[in-house]
Amino acid sequence: MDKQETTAGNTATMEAIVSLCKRRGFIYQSSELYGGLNGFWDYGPLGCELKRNVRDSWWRTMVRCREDVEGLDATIIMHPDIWKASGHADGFADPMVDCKVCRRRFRADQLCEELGLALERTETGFALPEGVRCAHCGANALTEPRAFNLMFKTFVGPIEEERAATYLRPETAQAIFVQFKNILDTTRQSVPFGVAQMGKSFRNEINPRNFTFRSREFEQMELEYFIRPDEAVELLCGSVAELTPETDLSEPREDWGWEVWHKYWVEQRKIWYQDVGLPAESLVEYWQPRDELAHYARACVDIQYAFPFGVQELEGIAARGAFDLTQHQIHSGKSQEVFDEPLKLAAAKLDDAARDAFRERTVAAWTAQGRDPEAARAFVNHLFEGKYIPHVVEPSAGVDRLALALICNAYCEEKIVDDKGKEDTRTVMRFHPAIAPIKVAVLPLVRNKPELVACAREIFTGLQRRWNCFWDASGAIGRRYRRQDEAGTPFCVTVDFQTLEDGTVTVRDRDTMQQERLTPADLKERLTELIDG
RNA sequence: GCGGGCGUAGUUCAAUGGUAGAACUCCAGCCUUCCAAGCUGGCCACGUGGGUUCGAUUCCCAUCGCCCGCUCCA
Repeated sequence: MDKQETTAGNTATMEAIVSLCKRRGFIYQSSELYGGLNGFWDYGPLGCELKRNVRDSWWRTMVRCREDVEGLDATIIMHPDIWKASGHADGFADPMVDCKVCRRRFRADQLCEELGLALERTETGFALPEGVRCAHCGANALTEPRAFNLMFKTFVGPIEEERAATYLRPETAQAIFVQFKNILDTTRQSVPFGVAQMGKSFRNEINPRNFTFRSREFEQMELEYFIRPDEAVELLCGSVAELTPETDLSEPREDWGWEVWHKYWVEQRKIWYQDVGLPAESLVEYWQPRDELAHYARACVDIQYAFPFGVQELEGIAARGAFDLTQHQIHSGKSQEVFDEPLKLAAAKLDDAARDAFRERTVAAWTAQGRDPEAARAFVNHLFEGKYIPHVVEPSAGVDRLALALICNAYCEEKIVDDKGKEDTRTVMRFHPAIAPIKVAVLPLVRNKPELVACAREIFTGLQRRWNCFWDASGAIGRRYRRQDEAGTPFCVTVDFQTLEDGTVTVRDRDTMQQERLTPADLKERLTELIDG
């Protein structure tokens, strides 16, 4: 198959998936009634259940099942200085120009600077001085400079004035850093520990694409896991555990440095993706090469999924050092250091010679990285007092991206041949039961037998309290099964004439279309095993 | 953002310078003892705004949206 055929085939698949999403109520275009709004999507009845299941699973795994992670639910609108400290406001408010000839984009101020010129301010924005040309092709065909702030701006209070301006958050993570001290003070946690948050974020993406994959309003699930700087680990444990292929990552250990912690979270996250139904072979682990890393990142791994439109990122797991808390310490003027008693005790046990040696080693290491030796000395002196700004490992995932991956992964067209040899296509959403929007459909075999319907109804209301269930009594049973196949309902419970005699019902499996007959007593137990087991 | 393509029921498609048909879906009813069966009836569309024209879903322009390629993605 050549590349074009592949693309065409994948486009066809994606179109079929988008069509099913609308037809069955997973995802609709936002504001469709008014012609739609680029980069915004709504989740319908099935889609919102799917998303809820994804979020619940993440929260359960990351927060409730761990003693070392706390939850947070911060506001979407926060103090605008936060975005200055984080780098979002400055880094993305630069005026940009496009070359109409070679179609490259440049920062207007940088083009001017190279020519020793200055960007001119106008009443409405910026203007290029005479003589500025495209830095790539040299053409004199640049657009007017345009501000490219990818954050959504808004105003706090009813008056639209600059001093009231702020932004909708472009990521949920910053609130975790900003509330770090409060959480530390109110939870009895100590480093290492994490804070998790999920919620909406907003980015004015230049070019929303690929269905919901790149949207302007989207939902994130983020963890900031705070760890000791490696130097603190060394003081405490004598050495920092080296990351090797044999390193046991099943349980955290005290002597882990950032590299092992980082790898640990990559592994944890991969396990979870498989738990929600993405096969291991569909996941790609992409380690960003050094030159691709943001300046504050020490390492970053993308967990990617092979979408029909390409292999794309579901989650980024970054080791960010102490960058974020340091930024907030600088901008807020308030210390973000923690006090680590075991560290202080460990440091106190060292004699002066050992301390000096440690200090010299650290200064040498920092200097080798081009960092300030004075800062290194101050850092070490704080360490000896048990004080440091925690480092952080950040697994940051997109809920919508994962929901889309789960939908793509579940989508399946299957050829089946009936008893009469007639061929038919069955469209099935093979969701893992844990995240399937509807877990069980309850169906009376026929509708015109009141006692049969009544019996099914009773079973339905019984199961409804436990799982999201669906009632369907219309038309022929086959049609109802197929309807549930497209919704991705893993199990259908059918009440038939034998039920009236001995109380047993059938449970039909979505993927195999096989049925088993169970007594009412066994039904709930069996479904629990199938759905929650 | 640039270039190309496309917008007709929920979906997939037709037709037409004189305001649109079908299939499937969906809804109601009948029927139905396990995989989109059958019968009867029903709902539902020319993305939006201009222009040309006696008259535009059809031609033109703009806009919005979707898809593809490039670009971008802190």
